[in-house]
Amino acid sequence: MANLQDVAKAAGVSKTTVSRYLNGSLELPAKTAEAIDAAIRRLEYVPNPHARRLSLGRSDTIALVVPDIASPFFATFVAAVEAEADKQGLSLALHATLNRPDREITYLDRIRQGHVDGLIFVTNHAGNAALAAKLNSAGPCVVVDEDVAEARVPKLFCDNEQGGYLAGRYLAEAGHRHVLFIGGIDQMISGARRFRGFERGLREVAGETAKIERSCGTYTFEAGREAGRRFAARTQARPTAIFATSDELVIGLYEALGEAGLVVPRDVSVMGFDDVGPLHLFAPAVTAIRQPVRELGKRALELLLDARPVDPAKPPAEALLPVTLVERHSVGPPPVVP
Amino acid sequence: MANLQDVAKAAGVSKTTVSRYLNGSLELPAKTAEAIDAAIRRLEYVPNPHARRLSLGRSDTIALVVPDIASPFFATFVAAVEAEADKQGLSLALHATLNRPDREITYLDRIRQGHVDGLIFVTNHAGNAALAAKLNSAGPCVVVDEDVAEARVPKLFCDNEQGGYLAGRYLAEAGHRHVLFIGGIDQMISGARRFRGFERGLREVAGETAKIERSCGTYTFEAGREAGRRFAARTQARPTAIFATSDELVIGLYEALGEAGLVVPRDVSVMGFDDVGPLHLFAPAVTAIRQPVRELGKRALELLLDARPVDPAKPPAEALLPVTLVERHSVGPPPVVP
DNA sequence: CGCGTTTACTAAACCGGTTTACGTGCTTGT
DNA sequence: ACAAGCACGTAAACCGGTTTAGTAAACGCG
Repeated sequence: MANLQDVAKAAGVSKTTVSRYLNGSLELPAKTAEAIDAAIRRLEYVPNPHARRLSLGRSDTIALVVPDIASPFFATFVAAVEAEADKQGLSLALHATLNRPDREITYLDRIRQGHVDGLIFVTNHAGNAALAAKLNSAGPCVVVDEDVAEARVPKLFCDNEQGGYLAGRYLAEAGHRHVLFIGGIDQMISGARRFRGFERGLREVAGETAKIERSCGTYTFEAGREAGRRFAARTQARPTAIFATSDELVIGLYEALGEAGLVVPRDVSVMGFDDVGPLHLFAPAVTAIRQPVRELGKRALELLLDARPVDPAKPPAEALLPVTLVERHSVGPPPVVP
Repeated sequence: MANLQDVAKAAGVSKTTVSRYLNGSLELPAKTAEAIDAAIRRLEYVPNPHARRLSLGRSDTIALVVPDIASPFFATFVAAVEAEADKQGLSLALHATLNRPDREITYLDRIRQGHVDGLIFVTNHAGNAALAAKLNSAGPCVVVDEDVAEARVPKLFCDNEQGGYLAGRYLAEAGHRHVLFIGGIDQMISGARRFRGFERGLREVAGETAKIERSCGTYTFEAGREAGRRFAARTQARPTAIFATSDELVIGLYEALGEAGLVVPRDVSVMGFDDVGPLHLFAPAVTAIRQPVRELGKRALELLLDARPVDPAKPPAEALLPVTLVERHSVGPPPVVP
């Protein structure tokens, strides 16, 4: 394969000239320029990106670390980031952690080693100090969707509190006074915020006597199924509505409720969160809080690129994207107690 | 940041020694080895990957080109490839073409320029000669899921013909004699194979008088909605069953049928293809041909790594993965004609 | 003692770009 | 006629590894 030297020789100039001509730091008379162009075409020259990167000290690549690519939420997020990266002429190196903290650390080390120019980091479990320390020393980096408390980097979230609030009000307005919240453990800031908003919204309408139960766990199908099974097994004083705070939880929950012969919303009302999957086709279509996932991806990259010159004095930017309530058919009045 | 030279100086040896020691091409007495280890720890040395890649001429990165990452089918596929790549210590550069042929060409050019060590290429539309030519000169490369006819590279598909066959037989056995096939245009080999199998399966049970209609188009929600609306608008001699050959088509179709007030499977039976999304939660749960998508991803990478020494004499390997029929509740007997 | 072998290591070239700092040779102004 | 200035470039260092082809010193052995 032809290199810069070959082109230079073929065009009768030095490789400095070719290099500088190609990246615009040198004006050349038409004749010389054409000779170089011709040589490039004839030799089918393409610059070697590895040499380029070594020389320039950057890779025009950013890394994206997410818990799981197959999940619709993250898949959509990744798609949005990729689209934006492509627009900026950047490549995307994709890594899935599958929620294993050791993997997160490994990837962060790789980033620091200069593999990439920047990092968009998404985790799915409670952050810890070790992780935060790595993030702080990882170079240009943003944290998205789930907070890592001690990380001093730009952050981008959906307005989880507002989402919880909307759901709480909505269920209370539908008449529910005893509800079940299924969601992440309290150490997960997104989960805590959703719960806090939910409680606030519910109590604002239903008052202090309203009863909120909470089932903690991961945002997985299995956790949804579990919670659904436990719910279905109860025979008395059962909540009349469930707020399942991710698409996966809703799907698992629907499965379990269906298996147990419970009909939504006749026997129990259900609200979802995320609304990325085709929740409108479920039986019945799921009323849910929708996260603007594509926007999240787009903004994540913008934030990363903007954040390049990090000012250690002032705290990094933290952006909040609005959520919306999508009304469908999975919420009704509470069933009449027999 | 410390480099090899710094480490060498600190350990009192030459950088050759450090380099060779680190990659195992040199045995050192314990004392020297320890001096080097200590220097590395003290300076927090990590090798510069760009220099490494330039020197070695490889990047330990493979590129994955898919039409759209957000679609559950490709998302799952990407997840499977990423998992396998990680196992092999390879990075993954992800690119979405969004079905734009110019993008496909652009990415293939980048690959050829040495960006990556290998390429897994997935397209979603009929291939053409220009694309095939690029693939043939792109270096190590495999084509997955949808064929690119003239490309002489290893290929990996699901057994589309068998999938069509299973669906055809199944609908015929349920009593259907007039069916609608919604799927890719005939130039798409996957679509053509599914149709051929479908026809064969149906006729094997229902005989030559069975009537098959075909609605060609892309594998998109919109195409599914369109086909569904056209179907619903017909008042007489309407097919009694529909075979929608992708998850997206099924979803769009379900939407349109629901809007038109048609009930599945009372008014019309539906079969799907892919079965990656949560089709079991739709109303009613969709009977579908399931593609082994994760297996497809895993095998794609294996095939790529195996194929490294390409032998120009014999034709490249072509693997076919089996599909299965997942029976649910969207197929019933044909409605009685009023 | 002298010669071959092993041990322990290294100088320098190489990968293929980018960049700094410095010529040439020709025109122009005075 | 001579310096200044411009147009048109270039030599060589640099990025940070890997690798080839050695060398110097110690050691074993007849």
